[in-house]
Amino acid sequence: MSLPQYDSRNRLLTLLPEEDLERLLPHLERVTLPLGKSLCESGVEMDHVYFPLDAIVSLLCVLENGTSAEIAVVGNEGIVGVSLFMGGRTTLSRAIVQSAGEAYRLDGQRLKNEFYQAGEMQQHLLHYTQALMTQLSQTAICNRYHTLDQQLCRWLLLCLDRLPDTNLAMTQNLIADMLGVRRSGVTQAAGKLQQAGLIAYHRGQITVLDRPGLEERVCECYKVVKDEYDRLMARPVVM
Amino acid sequence: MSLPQYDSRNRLLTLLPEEDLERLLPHLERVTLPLGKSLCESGVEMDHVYFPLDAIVSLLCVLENGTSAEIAVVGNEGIVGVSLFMGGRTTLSRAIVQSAGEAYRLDGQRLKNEFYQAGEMQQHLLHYTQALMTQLSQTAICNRYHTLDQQLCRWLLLCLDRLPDTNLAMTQNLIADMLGVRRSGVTQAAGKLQQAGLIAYHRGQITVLDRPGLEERVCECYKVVKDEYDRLMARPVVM
DNA sequence: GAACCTCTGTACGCTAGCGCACGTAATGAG
DNA sequence: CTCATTACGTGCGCTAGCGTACAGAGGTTC
Repeated sequence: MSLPQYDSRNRLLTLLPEEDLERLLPHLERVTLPLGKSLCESGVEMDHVYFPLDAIVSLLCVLENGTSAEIAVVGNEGIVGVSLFMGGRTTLSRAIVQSAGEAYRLDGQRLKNEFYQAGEMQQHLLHYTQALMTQLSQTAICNRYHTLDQQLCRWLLLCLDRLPDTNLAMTQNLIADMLGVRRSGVTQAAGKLQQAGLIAYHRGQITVLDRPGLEERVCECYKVVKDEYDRLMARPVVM
Repeated sequence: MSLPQYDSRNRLLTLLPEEDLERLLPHLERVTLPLGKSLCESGVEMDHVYFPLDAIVSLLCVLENGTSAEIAVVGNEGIVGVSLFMGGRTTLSRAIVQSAGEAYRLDGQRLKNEFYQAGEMQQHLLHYTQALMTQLSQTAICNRYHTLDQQLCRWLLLCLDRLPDTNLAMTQNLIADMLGVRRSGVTQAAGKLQQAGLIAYHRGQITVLDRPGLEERVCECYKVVKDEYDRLMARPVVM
């Protein structure tokens, strides 16, 4: 596909037939998402959806006392704002930019129109949503059973899959907030990985040195979710 | 609505316009779901969906080592088998009957046809799915932050909402499996509730004596999810 | 260069829940 | 009535992670 000025890094968009994409393209607005930006707040209707290109967005569930934890990650494989076409208009989760980068922004109403034409776009969006549900489920069980060490590996790999290189710009504080644990817990877990030579940590910059090593230590949740994304987001769509 | 022989206890079905329901009704097969019956296994395509009437079905996420934990509950408010219309054909979760009872069974292909007519049925199914996603998310964060005592209260209330009376037929062993904790952990938590006079436990029979008391002890997760279900499954549908 | 802030390392007591094991009471089958 | 089974109560040592606190190291500001 060689459309003018089209950045094809978003997997969900590239699944679209060329004609659908061409129709959509003029309305895709390229935006830069800075770290920490909120794309969606609990109970507030979104007026746009986002297709990340190299940005990573965390979906967070927030408790009354203000604490929160990540329930899913969205990167260049997906879309932020499923509640729009699911019809609920709002959702209880927050969407926060966890790794700054680029994204395509699309008007919510336009997405809905596209969705309700019941074409391939609808299929892909529904498939993606099902994959997202798998991620939510696996996060739940991972929270119940797996150690912080394993979860950290999972989280690093999730990010790695959605980034162009092996450099993650995130402080331990941020990671702790995402995982819903203490910052010093992350320090300890990251310390082990660093001692094992898998990562190098330096003031908010993590460099992954040995990805296979991480994959050895991670809990099964990582691969389970990844495989399910690959299965559900493979072409072609069979009805 | 007074259709012949129609059991109107399933909220999702009752949301349908009368004409849609009449079309569906001849194909709704009433079935009895015994305790422990599996309605869906990980990775296996379902050929039917189920609309519980007074049965309760647990959606479980299963790990490689065989342990599992509940990620959501489906009762008379919903449908078992969303992966069918979401298009993924299979899902990674198991669906196990947690409380025996009745349900309507519908052929999967017929449901898909109904869904792809893009009428109210589709809207309701999507809304329900979004509510289910909220339940998944809240389960994840509840697993992370809340105590077993709170989770037990949540679980009892979830069941209570989906049952006709205040009697739950479930052993502590079963509850432990659902919550993904030790059996003796449930014994202790239930012991506290019993001492407080909120429930009476006797060999697999729980009687809830003081529902408001449970609601005082439960974590916020219960109400958050319940309210979201009510919001998303209220008539009328606004596009 | 000095003051300040941010990020990371480390330590310590504490608690919820785990794994395991054993005892006991209720129930049902023969 | 007897016996096996199921369900529940209890105890004990153990560990991961919590809450908190403090210190040092790397940047930044003026």
